[in-house]
Amino acid sequence: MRILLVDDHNLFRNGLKMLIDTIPGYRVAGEASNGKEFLEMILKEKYDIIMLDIEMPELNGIEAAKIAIQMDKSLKIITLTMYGEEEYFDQMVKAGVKGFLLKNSDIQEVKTAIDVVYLGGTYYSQELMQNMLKNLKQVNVSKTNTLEFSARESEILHLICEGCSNQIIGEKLFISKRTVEKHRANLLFKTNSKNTADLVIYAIKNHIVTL
Amino acid sequence: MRILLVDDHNLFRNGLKMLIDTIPGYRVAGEASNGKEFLEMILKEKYDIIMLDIEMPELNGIEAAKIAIQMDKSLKIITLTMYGEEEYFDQMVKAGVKGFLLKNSDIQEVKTAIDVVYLGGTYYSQELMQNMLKNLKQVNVSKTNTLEFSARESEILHLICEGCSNQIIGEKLFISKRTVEKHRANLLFKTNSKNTADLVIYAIKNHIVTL
DNA sequence: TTCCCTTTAAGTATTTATACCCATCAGTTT
DNA sequence: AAACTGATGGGTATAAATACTTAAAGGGAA
Repeated sequence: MRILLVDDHNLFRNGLKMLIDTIPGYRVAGEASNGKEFLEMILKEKYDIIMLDIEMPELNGIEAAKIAIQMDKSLKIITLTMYGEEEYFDQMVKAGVKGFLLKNSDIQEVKTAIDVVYLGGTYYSQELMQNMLKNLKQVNVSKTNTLEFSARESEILHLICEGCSNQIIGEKLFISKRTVEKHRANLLFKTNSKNTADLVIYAIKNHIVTL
Repeated sequence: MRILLVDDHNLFRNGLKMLIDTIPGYRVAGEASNGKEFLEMILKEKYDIIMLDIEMPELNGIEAAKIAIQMDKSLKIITLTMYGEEEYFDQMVKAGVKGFLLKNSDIQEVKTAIDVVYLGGTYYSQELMQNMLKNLKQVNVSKTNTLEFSARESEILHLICEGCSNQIIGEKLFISKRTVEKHRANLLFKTNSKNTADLVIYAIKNHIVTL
């Protein structure tokens, strides 16, 4: 079993690696410390299971998962989450993530989750599900308030928030400036924004980009 | 060396325990998953070093450290922190914490910190200090180099972040659109931004506007 | 008072962004 | 097979933002 760990905290990653490596037949075959690194790594090599953190610099787990699964639907991703990140649950499930584990789990539960997901199933932390049922109302609110972006749109939204003009974005993505304009118009429409400032604020409020 | 780990995430705690236990002469002699548990444990038993997380349920690391050190000033506590928690640094130092480590550290740095603190010194993560100095510099620059905004500029920056165009801003403030353009150009220059997106990000990062 | 800075505003030009229209192509879904 | 969606990009047009210039009025400081 070859596992890829994606988390920005070295200590956590190294610790989890030791825990996993002690299980016979399970091996951490790769590590990444943010979403971008993760995407690069899965392009180069295949992994049986990916354990993915949510909050990370550069590119967060949600966006990374969306892009990754769009590239390869057979990816088996288990999300690692902390209390208070339940709001991302539905986004991740929609993206095609196969498991959801609290960082509060013990190594036995991690092993169970890996096994289940490896065999093609899904595993959602018991504790997390109970917690979510408590906060069901909040989840519903955030469901209606969060929009779906295509991978391309997310990509462009990020670049906009980095201060890139349509021209520059086009050059970076090897597409026409006109296409960028079109995507941008769609973003404005979807987010109900009048202009760039509105759009940037939206992206930050909805945790689509990180400061 | 008997170490007490305090962190609410089982996986992180277990992982760090494994990492520490592999160092000859170092042993995790106790674990607690929140501030209250931690306080109970140090009443019952003595530990050489305490590694303390900040964000925890029941009682967080800051409050717990204050209480603990008030009870026993000889306690040797090293705080474990994530990026973005630098704001707690001075509170923790004031409370009497002896070390500050990023969860991004490697096990070698953890060992160094433990050694230094055990011998009666203090250890503050290099990376953390650099990060704090950067923020300090920014504050200083903004104070000394007149990177402050005039009242009018602030007013206009706020309206920009609400998605207003120059035209609209002019109408709201009863001034010419051209004047707004001028202020806006000054804002771009002062903040070293290329465009609106840049400017909005700057405003949010520097807490000039609130979301 | 003189000097500096802010605020005000206009001239001129270029670059970007926004708003519609349209079409093609590749996938997916139904 | 037909319908739908996302990504691509062209046409045309206007609105908005950016760049660089000048300049006048008023307040506060040296």
